Amino acid sequence: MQPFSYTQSFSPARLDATFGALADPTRRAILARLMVGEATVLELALPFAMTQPAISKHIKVLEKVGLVTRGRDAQRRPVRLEAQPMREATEWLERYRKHWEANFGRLDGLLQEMEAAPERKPRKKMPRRKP
Amino acid sequence: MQPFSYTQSFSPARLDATFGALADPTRRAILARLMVGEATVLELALPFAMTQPAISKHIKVLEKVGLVTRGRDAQRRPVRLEAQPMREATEWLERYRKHWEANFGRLDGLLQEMEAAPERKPRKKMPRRKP
DNA sequence: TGGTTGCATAACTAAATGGTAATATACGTG
DNA sequence: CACGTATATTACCATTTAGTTATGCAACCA
Repeated sequence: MQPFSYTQSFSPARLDATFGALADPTRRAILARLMVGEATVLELALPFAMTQPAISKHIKVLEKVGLVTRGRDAQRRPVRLEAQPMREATEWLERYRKHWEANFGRLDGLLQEMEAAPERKPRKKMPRRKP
Repeated sequence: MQPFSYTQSFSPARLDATFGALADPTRRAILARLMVGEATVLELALPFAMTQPAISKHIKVLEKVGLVTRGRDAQRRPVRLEAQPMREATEWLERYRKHWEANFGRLDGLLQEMEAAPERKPRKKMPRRKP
């Protein structure tokens, strides 16, 4: 899609589009469904209280971001997942999360340690506050 | 609405809002700036070609999602980061990324290794993507 | 006290988004 | 060919979003 830089500088427009695509529950549900395998438009539309063109639109959004690609099987246009844009978004988030958990950890850091492996000591002190 | 409930350990509305908040480059830049430390509204507004009320609006969006909180220092309302919503979004993404890299990895997985390694291999032909 | 600073709120606009119904197109089959 | 099926496209509508200008207001300061 794009030359990956070692310094992991992501195109803002691409992140806009990816996060925007993920900001809709119907589209996230479509992605969830696609994790179990390709599906046609009608198959994707079935669970939703929504018309087929609406689903086609959602698919087009996902396709434009590159989260899905489409095949051809006679009249059908099967949809399948693609990993790359999701990975970019994940890396962006990961970087921020790590960075500010390191800096602002405190209670939030404790919560995360509880659900992950307890490799670090819990923190105690709250950072400065201006009342 | 959300037929595949095994994916829904997070509140859809919250994910909508979080991803939606991240889908704007100004807001992401604000978050980036806040990683250095808390800042006032005017400090945040300064680098942007945008009026102060516009920045206030962006802050309100971030605040509503819980990505930032606000303090009080005389007339100033300092803004600072909060980690929790970002973590939810990251976890959602991570789950998907892992799942379908396991299923669809192959070439995509190779690309990721190339990115992670200091040395980069010369490019190979990429058969399944089209521009 | 009155002025200035820091921010919020209101009212408005343009553009993007998410949906609809109706129609068009592409493909396989009888 | 004609027909059904799967999907895309078009035209339209309502709502949301991202910005603006103008104004309000609380808190500090001379």
